[in-house]
Amino acid sequence: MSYKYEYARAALTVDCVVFGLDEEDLKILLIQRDIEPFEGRWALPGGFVRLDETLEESAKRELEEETGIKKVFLEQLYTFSELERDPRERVISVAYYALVQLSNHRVKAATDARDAAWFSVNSIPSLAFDHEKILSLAHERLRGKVRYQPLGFELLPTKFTLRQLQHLYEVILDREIDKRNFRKKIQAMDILIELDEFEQGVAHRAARLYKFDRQKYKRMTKNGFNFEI
Amino acid sequence: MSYKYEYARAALTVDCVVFGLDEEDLKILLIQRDIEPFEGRWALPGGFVRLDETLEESAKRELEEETGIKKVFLEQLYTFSELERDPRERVISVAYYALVQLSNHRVKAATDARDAAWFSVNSIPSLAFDHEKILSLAHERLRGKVRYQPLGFELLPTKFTLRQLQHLYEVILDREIDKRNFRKKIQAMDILIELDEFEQGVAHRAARLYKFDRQKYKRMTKNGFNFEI
DNA sequence: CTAGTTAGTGTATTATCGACACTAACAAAA
DNA sequence: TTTTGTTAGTGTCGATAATACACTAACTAG
Repeated sequence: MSYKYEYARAALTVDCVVFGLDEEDLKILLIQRDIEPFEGRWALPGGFVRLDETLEESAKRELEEETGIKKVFLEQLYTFSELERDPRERVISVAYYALVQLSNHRVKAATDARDAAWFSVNSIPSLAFDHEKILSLAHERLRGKVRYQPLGFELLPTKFTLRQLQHLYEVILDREIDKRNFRKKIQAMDILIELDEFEQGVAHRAARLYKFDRQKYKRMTKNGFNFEI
Repeated sequence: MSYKYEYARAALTVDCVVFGLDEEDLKILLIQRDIEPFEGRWALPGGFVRLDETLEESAKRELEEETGIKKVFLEQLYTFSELERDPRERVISVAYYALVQLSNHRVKAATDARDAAWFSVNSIPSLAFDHEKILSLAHERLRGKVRYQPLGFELLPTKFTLRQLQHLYEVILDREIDKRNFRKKIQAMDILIELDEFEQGVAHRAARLYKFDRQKYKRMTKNGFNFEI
């Protein structure tokens, strides 16, 4: 079966930049290509868009097929259209970035006969296509957006300590933050629920756990409240 | 002549949201469709992407063909992919927004047998396709971005008064700004060149003209300077 | 020369930001 | 059980930035 059109059409793909956070640093998820072009090279998960799905649905599907990840925060990043970005033919790619709780997706078994692995954003191997460019734009966007939108919580488990939250901002913004000032600011925003639970199994004083109060945040933004780190 | 592909492909278009500013308010440029679907309805300028051009080139070409506008500030907005956004077939559209000096593009003659006209963002007619959605996202993006990037200057003539500049922010941000505080803030940024020229032909004291110092702004951003209104 | 209109300027109060250091709690090791 | 090591948790003060606010100067038109 084949499809005919009066004018030439570009192929359309989606690519996903998946961010995760652990105790050391910010990581992204890459897959190893098992077909040409760039066979064996690491690349962003992604693939061709079908006609019966929106771009976002397509990104979610590819992400699940290639890495097993589902139900993630996903947002459109940019559409890349350089003429020579794919050596086979004209391919235009819509990039998305995703934020996941890395602890839930620890070791990613190869789902589709490929390998998948987490890499620190500070030591990314050479990537296929223009994926390094996509990745660097995604990283920039995350850094910019995390300061005025509470995206960060997507990278943390539901219950987290203030230390984890601060660490998140330190890693993403790549600078140290004063502990007292940070806690002052967060508490002033009043968007966390203080739990009567504490972290477990640590060899020192256990820190209190908190939850992000999504409801309250939504209500507050309607009244012109401004989240800002 | 026709083109065959193994899998079905969506058609790809670009659409442009062109902003201009005059003495009253913020305006956008619309064209009247002369073919089905939505014949006679107002719509964003745009059209099909060719295989030998990037999306940005495509947006620039369509803009010139349909409205005569060239050499504008142009930035990608978002890619729209709802399944039913075009009644004919599956069409995915990459939206751009453009900022132009309205005074240079006053009355837009119909270039392509269509009519083109400026509309106040506060009184937009019913638009074709999902163009109202695109427009409203563009407006939101402009409002957000103008506060921390000096986009506004793209909407003003090269030489402008501080009153014009303030008016720009008042119109886009939709709130009044204190004259003295505004001037204090702008002068503290030190990104304007004070000219020895004054506005002409006004029935009151003439205001001094200024130019945006693009060079200096670039140098400053490299050193971590933060533009913020 | 008078009326009308906008340009251009400073200060005082309030809110926000940023630097900074100690005690409390707990687990592990001695 | 005592000591050691590690992180949790908390407040103040000075500097800086944000805001509110009103008058005189300059020019044109009638």
